[in-house]
Amino acid sequence: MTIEDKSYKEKKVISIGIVSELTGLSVRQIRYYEERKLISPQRSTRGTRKYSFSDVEKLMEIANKREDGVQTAEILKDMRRREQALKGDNQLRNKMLEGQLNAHFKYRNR
Amino acid sequence: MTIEDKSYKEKKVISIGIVSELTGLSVRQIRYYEERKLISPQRSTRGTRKYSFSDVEKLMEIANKREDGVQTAEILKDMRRREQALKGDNQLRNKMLEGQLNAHFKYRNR
DNA sequence: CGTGTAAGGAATTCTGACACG
DNA sequence: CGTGTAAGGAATTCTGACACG
Repeated sequence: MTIEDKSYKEKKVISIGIVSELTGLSVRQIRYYEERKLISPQRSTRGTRKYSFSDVEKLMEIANKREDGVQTAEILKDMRRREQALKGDNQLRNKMLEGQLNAHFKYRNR
Repeated sequence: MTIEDKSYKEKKVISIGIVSELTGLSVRQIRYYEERKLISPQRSTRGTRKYSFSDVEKLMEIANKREDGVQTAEILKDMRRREQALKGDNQLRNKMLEGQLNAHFKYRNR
């Protein structure tokens, strides 16, 4: 995925009505999930909410979990956990790369 | 670019106001370029225009040409020409692939 | 030709609140 | 807790038209 493609996915340009159509969620539900910190749309100058494709996908996941009876507080925890896991992975990955780099220089310098 | 990334770029989800902000063009100009067949937004159920990121980029190119004094009719011709050229390229490419394939089987079958 | 603008109507979006459960 | 709804106001969008050049 190039930087440009990513910008399409992350750029906040979709109004709440379209998001509602795309996700099947009511406008009320979408606003409520924001209140519960599950999503963070951007605000336009005039104050209207703008969402990215990424937000839309997140909302679809939320919808699935809600259908399974998972509460928003639980969903939020899951999201935070997943972020932590990702962070941990990256730390591990960095450690390993560091190790390789060190080994490399060890051999080169003797 | 994966199929998914492409769908982000082509999906018509942006309202004309946002497109105006993104391109710097007035709403009037954007509607006029549609009248001149330079772009084709999708219509929502209610009749409002929906644009893709691809449309936005096209509009920025149009804006550049208009600044150079190029008329919309001319811009339309350029666009058609470019499409034809692309078509020609693909045809040539297909012919070449076909040739390679034929050569391949020739060798295999004797 | 390309773009601005006023006109009138319809649909959207926003917030805070009450309702129900 | 999660969602629907009526309320009132503000901003958007749409079309057809007139203006200017």
